[in-house]
Amino acid sequence: MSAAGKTLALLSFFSASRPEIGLSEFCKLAKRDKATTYRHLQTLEESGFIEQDALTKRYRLGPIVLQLAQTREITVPRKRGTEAPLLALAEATGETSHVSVLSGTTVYALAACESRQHSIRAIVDIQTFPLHATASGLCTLAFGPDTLFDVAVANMEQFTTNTIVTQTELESAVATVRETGFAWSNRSFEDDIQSVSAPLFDQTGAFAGTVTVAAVAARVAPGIAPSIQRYLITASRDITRNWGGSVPQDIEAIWSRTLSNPHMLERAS
Amino acid sequence: MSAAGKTLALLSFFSASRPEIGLSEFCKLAKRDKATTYRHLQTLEESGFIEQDALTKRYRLGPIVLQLAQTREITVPRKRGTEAPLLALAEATGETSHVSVLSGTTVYALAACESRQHSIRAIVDIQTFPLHATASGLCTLAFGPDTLFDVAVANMEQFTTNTIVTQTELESAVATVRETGFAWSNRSFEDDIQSVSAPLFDQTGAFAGTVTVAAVAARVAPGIAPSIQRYLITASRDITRNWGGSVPQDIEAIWSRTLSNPHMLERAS
DNA sequence: TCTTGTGGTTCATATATTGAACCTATATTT
DNA sequence: AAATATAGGTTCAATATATGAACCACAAGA
Repeated sequence: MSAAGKTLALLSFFSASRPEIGLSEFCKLAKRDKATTYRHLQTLEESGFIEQDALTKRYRLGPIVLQLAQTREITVPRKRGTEAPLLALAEATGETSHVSVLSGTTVYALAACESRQHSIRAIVDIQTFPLHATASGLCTLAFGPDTLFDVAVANMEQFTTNTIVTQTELESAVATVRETGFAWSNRSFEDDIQSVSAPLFDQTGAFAGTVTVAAVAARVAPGIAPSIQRYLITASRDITRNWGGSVPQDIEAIWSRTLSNPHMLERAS
Repeated sequence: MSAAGKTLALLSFFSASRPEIGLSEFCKLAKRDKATTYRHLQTLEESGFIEQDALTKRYRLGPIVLQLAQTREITVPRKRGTEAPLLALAEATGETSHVSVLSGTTVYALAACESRQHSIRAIVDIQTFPLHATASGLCTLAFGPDTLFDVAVANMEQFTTNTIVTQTELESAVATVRETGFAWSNRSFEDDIQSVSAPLFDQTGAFAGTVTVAAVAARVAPGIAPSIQRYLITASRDITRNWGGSVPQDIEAIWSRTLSNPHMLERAS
């Protein structure tokens, strides 16, 4: 990786749960030398991407990222288009809902909405979703560019005992997603979380992302699937419409078949 | 500058009025080699900071900046604290209002609000404000860290025929700002724009940024200054409060003196 | 006092960055 | 249809730049 790439990679260690990071912590996280890391941080600070707390010496994201986000929103105002449907989805299901977008070969988290219904709920605090281990990832593999499959196979890290680890299993899982129109993940990325995803499309009719319900596994009662899927379909249609597109006819047909066929529902979950 | 710094610098060329940029355009803007620029763009794309339009081959900001902005907002939710006061200021004055923040030695635009009162109005489409040529910059020099003055003197680019170009003039201008509590700029950065700034403070009582009214110069009638300044004082108090601070007593005293002294108002504008 | 943990710095070494020249494709002009 | 211009993208030798072991300074605990 280029020096610039390593420098930029440091930024991805910031998150809502880790908003401030010190030099030593960065070294551990990035598994890199202290001097190198320090210089990278200096570069980021000079560019305004991070700023250092004068007292604690810890680093946090700088104001320039707000500028960039504003410009991005003006250019591709997708996030705004997810807000209302995501809120509705979270309210209807009582579970955390989130939207991911595909850029290059990476599935990025774009927006999330937590339901206030339960005090225990899923928290979406990750920036990228592994293709093989998450509902969002599987959904992207099924409906996104075919070239992604090789990328997925090349990065099959095992996160839990339920994570898919062989190419054959992955092929089978993706096939099921294509057949049902929904992607399921059952404790395959994080313990105690079960997710369901549906695809989203842009104005060109191309796959553009996923909308997902992430539920606390203990709460997922048998037979709840059709209800969640119906809400997901609504959310997918709404977000896709807000992005200037519409759900392709073949996807609508698959959803319709899945919902009218209890056998397929069982397979999917 | 380090390679990583040059790479990051490319991102600052994106703005609301230039949301998509091609390779050749980047070369001209950054005054750098095509091969180098291309590799830098590749690095940015790999890191998710930009994405390339499949058809036009032009680059635009990627979704990762939305993530970073969200984390920044959670860490330092300053932008939100400016929204209501800025709207009120824009409504009251009928002119574009904006807020800048100081990070390191750079004055960054944080938020802007355009009044709908006039069809011709100032557009704030810059990311950083030159210290010597803008009301925000002069206000920062007057109330921010003293070390900034040398930085300002070292970067006295002439933008218009009204731009301050000598150290003596700059010293005098900053002194006036300190005496009056407001910074004025009259066509010194952009033709036809006159701005007035007031300082903002954070929870530690330290200078943290500026709030500014940017008016179309033709519309700035003589004698309108006291009215704008009164609205600016309100906005400064409100934003400072939202940031967890309060306007220092000495600044309040200076404002009070300025408003009750017509002679000083004339000097300031 | 000694240890362990921060953040920050130095300098010889080695590796990653650079840019002129190149290729390819697509418009536009002659 | 050939010529020209402009776009995005690629190559490789030269060299400028990044690297990390070892270093310092300081603070908190044992």
